[in-house]
Amino acid sequence: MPTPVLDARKHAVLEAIVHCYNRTAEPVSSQKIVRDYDMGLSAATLRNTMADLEELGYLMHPYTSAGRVPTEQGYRVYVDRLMTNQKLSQREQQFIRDRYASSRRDFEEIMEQTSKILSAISHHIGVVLSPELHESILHRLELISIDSEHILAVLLMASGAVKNQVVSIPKNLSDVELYRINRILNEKLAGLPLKQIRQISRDPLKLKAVFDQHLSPPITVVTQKAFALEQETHVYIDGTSNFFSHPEFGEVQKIESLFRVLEQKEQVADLLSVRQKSLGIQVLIGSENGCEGMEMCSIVRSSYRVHGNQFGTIGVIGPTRMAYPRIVSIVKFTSQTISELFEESL
Amino acid sequence: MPTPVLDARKHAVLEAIVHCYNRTAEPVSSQKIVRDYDMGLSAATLRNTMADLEELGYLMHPYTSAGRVPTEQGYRVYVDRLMTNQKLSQREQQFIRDRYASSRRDFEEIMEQTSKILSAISHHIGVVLSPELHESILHRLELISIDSEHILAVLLMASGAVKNQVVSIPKNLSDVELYRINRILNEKLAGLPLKQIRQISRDPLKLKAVFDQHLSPPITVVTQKAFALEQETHVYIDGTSNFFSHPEFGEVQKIESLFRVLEQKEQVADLLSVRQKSLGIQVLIGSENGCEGMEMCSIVRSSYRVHGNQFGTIGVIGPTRMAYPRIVSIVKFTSQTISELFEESL
DNA sequence: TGTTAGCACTCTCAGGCGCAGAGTGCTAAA
DNA sequence: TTTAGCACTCTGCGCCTGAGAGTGCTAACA
Repeated sequence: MPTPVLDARKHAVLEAIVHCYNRTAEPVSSQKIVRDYDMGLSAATLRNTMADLEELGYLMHPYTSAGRVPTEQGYRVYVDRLMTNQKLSQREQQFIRDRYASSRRDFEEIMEQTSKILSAISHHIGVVLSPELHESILHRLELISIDSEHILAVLLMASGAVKNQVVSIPKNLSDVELYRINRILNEKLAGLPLKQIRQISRDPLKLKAVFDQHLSPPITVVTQKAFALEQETHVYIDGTSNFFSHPEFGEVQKIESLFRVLEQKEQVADLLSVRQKSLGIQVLIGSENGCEGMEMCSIVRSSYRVHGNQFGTIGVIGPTRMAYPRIVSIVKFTSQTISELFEESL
Repeated sequence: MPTPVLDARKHAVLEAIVHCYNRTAEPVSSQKIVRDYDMGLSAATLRNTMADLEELGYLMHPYTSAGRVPTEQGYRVYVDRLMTNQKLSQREQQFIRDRYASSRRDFEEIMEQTSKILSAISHHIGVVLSPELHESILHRLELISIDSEHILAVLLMASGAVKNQVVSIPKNLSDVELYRINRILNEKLAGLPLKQIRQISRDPLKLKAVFDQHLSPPITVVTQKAFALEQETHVYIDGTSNFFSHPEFGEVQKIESLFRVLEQKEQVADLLSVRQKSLGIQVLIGSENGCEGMEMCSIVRSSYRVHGNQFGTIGVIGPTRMAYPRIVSIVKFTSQTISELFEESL
């Protein structure tokens, strides 16, 4: 259904109510708008407009004689059409850059730091999804002997990520042989995306085609096991306790349902993962996220580019009543900064 | 001060009250004890005994005419002298073993799994501190070239732990040279505890003594940087949302202060870390943990042995009103199991 | 026709009151 | 030493009430 077009006054009133409600967390009365926003209208007129907006589904009444509160639909209109894109202040931009600068340049550290930055600056929950390794390109593979039955495969990805995988080998491989296998694997597989390497490892024909006369049982085993990482994406969460300061989460059950979701990392990963991979911002308002227990939360998310075709996601989870322009600008700037950070390090 | 010795009746009454309060979370009345525990005494007599126990500081009154609640001191006596050591049921022992068996045998996985097991079986918060690497013995070091300015140092510890460290090298090292350094470092440093390696790396005289004529600027740099890991111990926490089901945490502020502590991993690490390294159980009751915001929580902790002189800690954090015998048996069995697990894998 | 002032109406919220219930402490008897 | 009985105390709940906030409606006004 096409959203009806609102006239200028309705726009202005809706915007004022969203703005006011975001600040106070209390239903907004017509009086309040007259006092705080210079609209040149009386309370009575505002009440008429507010009644119209309510009929359109953009506002609601907690009870007969309370002020108005924006509905999810109201927030939707606000986010899509009303709010003005705000730029992060120089001070805040600098804050983010400083935080990155002071951290080690190692992959995990950047991920962790990002979730901390997001939560610190937004005062909400900061979430970071590490990129799916599937698309990631293997820079180099190193095999290290642990004992007679195990070797450690160290996967150096082009993005700078490092993954360790213990591989149990059936036959006792000599150091010389291991070194030889290592060399062949690098020769044949380095530079390929993990996705492709996995396809190769699963298909005997492809294995034969790639390794040719070098193909041997140990190579098959190592190729199959070294690249089969269990935990594909890691979830970094910070700032959960920020939720306690929001008055709408004053009752335990409301915060409980949220925390039960946050404890399940897979669920958070689903919540954040973006379908189309672009640097564009996405805003999910309230129950739009489709997650039970998170009806009162909104999510602002964006993907970031790590390397080539490889994307991760960052996001902020806050109450539906959040300062959208500000949070959007934070997520946008951070995803850009982190993308640049990975660009540099290549 | 020596704790006064309690006669048999006082013991029995205190134990009954602790037991009853742990089940109901409500002040225990004399009536309740008459009904639920067959002590062969009337309510009036129990009231006298309870008044005595209160005077001794083991019980308290929320208000004049409510039932009794154990004080921290009361719990202390209960834990130290009254409670009978309970053994984990066969079914629960099997549950724990199964969970370990189904997980990969990799170090991180074991740590993570342990915190999950602890919380799942205790219904409280499970915490695991990875062992301090300081005491850990270097099994092998592998240097991998990333680009002209960086190498990756892979530290294989004797415990099975693997640590990666990116080292920036000032001079462009050839592959041959890197290989040579790698060989020398392994020759000289493998088998030594990290602690000792760090002492060597900081002291030019010791460096000279160890490496002799092989000592070169690149070796000094790599030795200094590769072993200077930032994050010594990792903290694994699971089951935080279990706290929502406890009636004493029905108000947000109480749960808030707890969660604010839990978000600070360093603080949790301090809370858990055990001074004397032994497999003995330690119980901290209520404010004994000395942590602001955790006055209503008790901690049951124990260290586990990973390898040689190297210890980590596991623990359960729950409300002061927890089933101590059960939790103690859980922590005890888990720490033994995890120690055996590492024993085997060597 | 759109805007505004006025007013009656509605609903919340905080405080006060009273009452039932639970549990104690004390006293006196067994 | 134990127990029965009883007065006393404190909580928790429901109820009521009054103040306050905010609306919707109506009638007057530009």
